[in-house]
Amino acid sequence: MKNKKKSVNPVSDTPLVGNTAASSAMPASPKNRNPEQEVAINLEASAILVTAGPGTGKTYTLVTRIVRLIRAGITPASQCFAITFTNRAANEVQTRLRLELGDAADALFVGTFHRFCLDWLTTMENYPAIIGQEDRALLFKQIFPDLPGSAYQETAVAITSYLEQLAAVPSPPEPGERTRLYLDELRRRNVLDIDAIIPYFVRKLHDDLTFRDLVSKRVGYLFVDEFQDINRAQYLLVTLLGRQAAVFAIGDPDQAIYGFRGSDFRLFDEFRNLPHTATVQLLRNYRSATAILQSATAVIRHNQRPGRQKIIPQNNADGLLEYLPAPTPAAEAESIVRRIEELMAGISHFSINSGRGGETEEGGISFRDIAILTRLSRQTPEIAKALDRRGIPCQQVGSTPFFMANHLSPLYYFIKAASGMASVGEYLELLKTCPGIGAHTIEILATTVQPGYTDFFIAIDGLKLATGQATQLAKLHEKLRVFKQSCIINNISSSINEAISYLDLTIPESETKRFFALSGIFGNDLAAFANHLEHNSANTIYDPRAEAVALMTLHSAKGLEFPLIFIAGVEEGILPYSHHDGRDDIEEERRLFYVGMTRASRFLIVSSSATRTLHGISRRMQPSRFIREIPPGLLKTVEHKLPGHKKTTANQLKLF
DNA sequence: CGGTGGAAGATTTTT
DNA sequence: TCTTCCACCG
Repeated sequence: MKNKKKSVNPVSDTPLVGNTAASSAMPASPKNRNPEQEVAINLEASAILVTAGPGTGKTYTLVTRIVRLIRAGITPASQCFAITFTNRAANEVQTRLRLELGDAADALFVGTFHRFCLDWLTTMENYPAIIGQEDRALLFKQIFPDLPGSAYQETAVAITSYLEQLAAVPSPPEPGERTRLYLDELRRRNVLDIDAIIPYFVRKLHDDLTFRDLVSKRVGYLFVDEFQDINRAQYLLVTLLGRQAAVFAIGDPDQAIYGFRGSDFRLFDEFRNLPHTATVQLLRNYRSATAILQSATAVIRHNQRPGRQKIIPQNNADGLLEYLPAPTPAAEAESIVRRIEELMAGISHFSINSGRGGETEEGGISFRDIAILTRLSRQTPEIAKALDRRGIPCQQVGSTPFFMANHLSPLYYFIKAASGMASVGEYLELLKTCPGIGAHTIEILATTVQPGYTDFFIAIDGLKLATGQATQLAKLHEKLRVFKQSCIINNISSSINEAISYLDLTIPESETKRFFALSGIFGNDLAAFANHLEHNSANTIYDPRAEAVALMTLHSAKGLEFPLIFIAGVEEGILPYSHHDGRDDIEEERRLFYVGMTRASRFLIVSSSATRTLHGISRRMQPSRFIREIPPGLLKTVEHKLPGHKKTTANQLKLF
């Protein structure tokens, strides 16, 4: 098992310090630890489950416990395994461990469930290669060449759900026909679907006692963060290893918001109810002002959950809690922007008691202290526009980066191909926009080229293609070569126009400019540029150092903390979201709102619009029930009279 | 091959 | 409304 993780993770070079949860509010020295943390850190038990509400020092407690075990010589670091759900969380834990343990921190495993499983699987002889999204689609086409594209999604879902069950029951169910064919093909090629990594590992752990013994010998202590996000397969992994290892799990069932992707927070209670599990509750919140915390608590109490205890506020600031009702989404966005300007201009006349031991940092709100959260990512552009109009910088977290937008992505694939970094699937994406090459040719290539080839043109060398298409492919090959040369001799920026005209792309000037500006940074280092693009191609990640307002979904805000939080579009149908086929989960939606509320340390402002256009139809909206669940005494409703908008919209509203 | 038009569907996101 | 996916035609 290797602990030096060669992570291909986009955030690994972005140290997450500063604005992340609990970084500032936690007790810095042992004497400041609260009694519950003390217990969680020092308790001796083979299984410990810590319920840790928002802002109670979850990661601090986890890290401190690990540090204690290692420093006290109770276990060598190499037997400790800290597992998280995201690379971001892993990096955070890793960073903090390094702060405490220095290089000794490298001896323990800190990583995601996937990484954990993968590290073990790669110790096996003849271990399978892993295939991701693009290659999965490609392989799919090869196995089922006659299936229409629409069937792909359907079957992909079936496969994923089958894999989930594969791990979850003693003997796996019979897979559907297509699922079976797909899995057979994987086995034949000795490759592993990325979604199969954890189930496959768990299956092996369950069935292969030699393997389990091997793993168990190494895993003495298992630490799991955000335990409420666990799914069946992961739970089984933890409990199987927990037969030998000491398990320390920490999380908050009230913040379980990933049910839609298989997380089941009831497993949290299942673990709690195991006979040997000791439990601890962290109850002191160091983050949020009292009123904010009280409100959040009042809201989440509408969800039934036995045994939930009240969280005790430790940040004695009064805080500010506002509700901004607006007639339209545009007006709502304007109100938010205006409120930002007012609060940044000087908060003293809002009589906010900062409450932080004597610091009089009033008015110290900067752009990076602000986040605007929405239920749907679709809500962000409207707000971004409003911010932009007033010259307020913002980062749209989670959005598709501009260079991956439809009209620009061919350029991305071209650059990856030219730098020799494109996968077969990405070459095929590129071919879709190459002149003279159509769907038929791509189909042929997709069904014959083996995924995993590093040199596409070698891979297609022997293929019988129509002369016209062969010529076009040769031309592409040449263009790529010339482009690469040109990048080295001149620089990337000046070579790009050539690529754009070859691909016949129509790109808005503003975006061309951005692309040029970005490529300019890399001079003539094409590989570095391609690398950068690849790292940032999935979605825009939150950059805590950027001096900009963060705009993101409630989901992406989990784990973060800001002095000023806006939650926009708090309306029935949006938050709680109602799906058209009625499969709604009010409690999960409430948890989502709760997560959003508890991101705020000083100011929390929720807003709604009386109308909203969804799927093309304009609808009348009611304020969310969640707003009514906030104790009225704590919530101040502020009706903004916007200068730009005509007096009342009452007349317009009659239309609905 | 590549352009067009009509129909259908449309959360949240990680590895 | 906006995107994506298909079928069809020149």
